[in-house]
Amino acid sequence: MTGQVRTVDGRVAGRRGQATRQKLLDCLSEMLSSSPYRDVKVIDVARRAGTSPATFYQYFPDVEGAVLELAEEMAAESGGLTALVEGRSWAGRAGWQTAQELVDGFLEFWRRHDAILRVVDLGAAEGDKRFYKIRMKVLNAVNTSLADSVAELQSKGRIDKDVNPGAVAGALVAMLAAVASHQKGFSSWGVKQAELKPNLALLVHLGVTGRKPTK
Amino acid sequence: MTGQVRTVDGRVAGRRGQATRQKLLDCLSEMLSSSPYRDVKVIDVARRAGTSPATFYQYFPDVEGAVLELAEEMAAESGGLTALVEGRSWAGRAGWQTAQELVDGFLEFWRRHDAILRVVDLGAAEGDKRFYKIRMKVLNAVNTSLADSVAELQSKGRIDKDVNPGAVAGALVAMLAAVASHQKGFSSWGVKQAELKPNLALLVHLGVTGRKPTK
DNA sequence: CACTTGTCCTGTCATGCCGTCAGCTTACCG
DNA sequence: CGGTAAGCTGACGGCATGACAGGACAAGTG
Repeated sequence: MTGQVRTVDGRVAGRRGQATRQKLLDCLSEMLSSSPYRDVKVIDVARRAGTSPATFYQYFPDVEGAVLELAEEMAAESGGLTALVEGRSWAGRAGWQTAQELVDGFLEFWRRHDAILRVVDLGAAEGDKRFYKIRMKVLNAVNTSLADSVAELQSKGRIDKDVNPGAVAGALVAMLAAVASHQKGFSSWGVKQAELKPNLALLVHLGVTGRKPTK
Repeated sequence: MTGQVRTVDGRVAGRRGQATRQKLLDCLSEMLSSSPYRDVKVIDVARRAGTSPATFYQYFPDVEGAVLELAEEMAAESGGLTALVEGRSWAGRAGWQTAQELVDGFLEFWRRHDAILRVVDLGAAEGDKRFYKIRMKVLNAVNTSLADSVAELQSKGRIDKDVNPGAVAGALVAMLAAVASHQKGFSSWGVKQAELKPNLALLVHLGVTGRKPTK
């Protein structure tokens, strides 16, 4: 129901047009990976795509508009993250495995989309509702399932009543996102990639179940 | 040892010069709070400070240079965060209080400097070593103390040997930073500010000590 | 094959910000 | 009061932005 892809001036884009549009998006994506967001200019993206700035403005209102498009593509993919939590057991050894796979999958997703996620994070932190909504969509893919798991354990009396499942899940997800964004930062604390993951999994397990995992 | 404040062209700045410089920094700080980083222009900052763009370039190489200055001011204040962890007990009720005060103090600090911290975070995530170093300095104020606490408990055999204190502390600090940056995000998950803090404190306590707090 | 039609791209232009310099004003000091 | 250094700005070439009109191109039509 998204309707057809349209140019800024209202025409519907045909096959060739969509191709250029996509090429512009791809090049923008590359630029985001290789240079600071603040320095990404329309003219550079256009040049890299072998076209002119005017063409860019035919498909996007500005750089931010195109970035939003990329972000939405990324958010559409984020649904797959749900599988990392939904229907998984948090009991015993299975619980430890769930935690490990969640951490692994999450970090991998973030690594794959780190450039665009940086920008989304910034936009959201700056209070831009559009970015904020996209960030929400990505995190929700994990968050609601995680909160449900906590709530379920809580209803069985295995977690204190005054724990707020949404808050705990949200904080854990935020932690994963933050660590993923700054993975390099840990190496200068003398923490290696490989060591990081099990420790994150430990924290996730502790947060969700309130207990240490049985390994 | 920092020597005197100098203009870009090498002159030493006198009283008046320093005042203008500071005014520019103040105005830049305001702009960062009120508009997206990408849209902060030299000319706007200069106008707001009642001076000309040329004057701005006398004191800073570019917007980023001035932002770094602001970030360093902020980092200098971050030493106070250490007091939130250093020499605190993690045992029994005192431990619960330590966790709560850490969360409280950390969120407060982040709230007070949110605009500049957003930019520092972005710069660090983009791999800029200067921003990265500043972020490190701020987080280190809490991180090393926290890691020490974990290591100490570990040496007493109260925490598994395969836990990496640096990784756990880093992850917890990253969590606090991320949650602080996106506090508003939680409200749309139906989590209120007041509920958030104790749940964060719980996670911190669990992470550091491996046990639920005694309240 | 010429012609038409609608899509697609770009040359060009006015506007505005960037970053620099020469030169003017202001403050300080002997 | 004159000299010197600090402080500020007008002005300029250069580049990005964003709008438009018109040219290029593919596909269908007689």
